[in-house]
Amino acid sequence: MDAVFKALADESRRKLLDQLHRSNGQTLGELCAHLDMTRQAVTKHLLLLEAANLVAVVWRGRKKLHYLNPVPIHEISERWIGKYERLHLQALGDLKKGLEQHKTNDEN
Amino acid sequence: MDAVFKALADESRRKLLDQLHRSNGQTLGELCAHLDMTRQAVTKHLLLLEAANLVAVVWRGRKKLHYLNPVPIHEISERWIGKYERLHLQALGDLKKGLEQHKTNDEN
DNA sequence: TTGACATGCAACCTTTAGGTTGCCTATTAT
DNA sequence: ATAATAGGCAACCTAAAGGTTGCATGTCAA
Repeated sequence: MDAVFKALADESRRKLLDQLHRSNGQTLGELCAHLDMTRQAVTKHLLLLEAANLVAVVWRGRKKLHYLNPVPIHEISERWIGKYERLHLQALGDLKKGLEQHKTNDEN
Repeated sequence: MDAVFKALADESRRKLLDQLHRSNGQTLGELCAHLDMTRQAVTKHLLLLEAANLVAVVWRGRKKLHYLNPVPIHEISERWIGKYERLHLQALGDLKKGLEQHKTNDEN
């Protein structure tokens, strides 16, 4: 899971994921077009995304096609974010409860 | 939002958040007890978490109390993860549809 | 079959991240 | 008043991250 968090920490890599979200199965060259850095730099970012299992690769001749894998993001959301999400909702609930108490009981 | 992703990228910082999730409002010293590094290192991590607005701080005398703020995590979940979550559900849906077609139409 | 295209590999550089050590300051308790 | 406690500040170190350049390789198209 650490690899996924690390992979998501970089703006360029998030842009790559967004790019694949817009149009899945793009080649390295196509993905490069949207980032202001050399092809080799993009390659490195994509290798990290592959290592985190966020991107899967299929070779077709000399072309390397990249596909988004949403599963790791889903897992993070389930096992990690969900916990804090519940806390957030609870905080909102407490706030609401507090406000309602205010309505019926002004000395608080 | 970048600051939040970066803050979450480090295992020690995630542990700090988990620690606060277990027991909110801990002092620096208390938080240090759970990590195998110097107080100063922990301070740096906490400063990053504060910068990302994931942790809020209240001074009480010489004690620095740390409180978890789940809002940024919620925002990430809403504006970023949700998008890929939907993709994931859609993929599952497509898979399910495919299986059902298999049941009724075996030549696929 | 040869040139252009798509990508890989490896060495290198610079900045940042994570951590340590040493010392200083402010608050609390005796 | 003073000693112990809780924490801040700043310099420093090392490793890793992000990026570049140069050259090599495999595939396609004329």
